[in-house]
Amino acid sequence: MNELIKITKPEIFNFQMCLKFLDRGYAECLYVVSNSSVKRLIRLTSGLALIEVYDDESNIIVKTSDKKLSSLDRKEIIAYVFDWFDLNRDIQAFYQLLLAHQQTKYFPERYHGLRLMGIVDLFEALCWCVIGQQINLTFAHKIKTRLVHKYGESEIVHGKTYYCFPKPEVLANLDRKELVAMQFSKQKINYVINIAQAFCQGQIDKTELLRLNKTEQMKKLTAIKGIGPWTANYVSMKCLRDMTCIAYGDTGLSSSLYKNFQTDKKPSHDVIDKVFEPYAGWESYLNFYLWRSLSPK
DNA sequence: ATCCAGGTTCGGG
DNA sequence: CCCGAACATGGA
Repeated sequence: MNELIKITKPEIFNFQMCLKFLDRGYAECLYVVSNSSVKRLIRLTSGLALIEVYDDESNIIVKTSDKKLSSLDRKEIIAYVFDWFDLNRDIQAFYQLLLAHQQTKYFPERYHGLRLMGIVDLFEALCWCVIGQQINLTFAHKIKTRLVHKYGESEIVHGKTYYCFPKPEVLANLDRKELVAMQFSKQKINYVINIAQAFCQGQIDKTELLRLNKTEQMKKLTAIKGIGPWTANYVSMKCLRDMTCIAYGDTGLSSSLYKNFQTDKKPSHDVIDKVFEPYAGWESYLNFYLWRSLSPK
């Protein structure tokens, strides 16, 4: 018997817009998007659970696979969806800022209700950054899929297999040869294993990081080999949900600034700061929307 | 063929 | 502090 969880939609929220972002053209192995819902396997304290998220007029609806949910399960599922879709945020002020500036005033209409879609799991977020470093995203998805299919937990529902991102414990003790075979570079292998070990040793933990201020978070993250300023900002934006992140040096951000703000093709740190200045407090959202504006429709 | 891709680290000036 | 090189391979 399926159980439905209903979440009232916040203001300025469009489920289809979020779905379109999730399904923007890359072969993603950690969730499955159809034209009206997204399914994904998540970890709860009690074990794995497949959730399907869709909507009606006024609610976001979460359907779970046919196991009986405890109240803790339900609480964790709701927390996950809130985090993933960034539901707990009033973005009206951001939209007003977008409208107030010539270069961004087309965003509220074109992307109305798009939320900053997150990566809830910190380890997954960090590994994804390392995987995506300096290679094209199509290839990045390809090697991520190999990793997830081989080391991630999975569950078969109605004949379809769904996957979770591998746990740090599994990746921390990997034979490097296996990753070479998946076309990871030696450098990426070192970084991934190193990050996995940092998790195993309790050196990083999402809950702990959330207690720190941003400067301390960045320091803690970049202390780990493989995590540079770009990754620290990306993760801070997509996982720790800091609203003031700018992905300096990001090639996508550069080309979006070139396109939307007529900056140089590779704007300097200072120029980027100037562009973002009027949107203070919403840098992460602006950065996200700027990325979004690069995808065709 | 050539250039670049959701960068990071390391060594050297 | 800033700069170039190495990493490593697919896609356009």
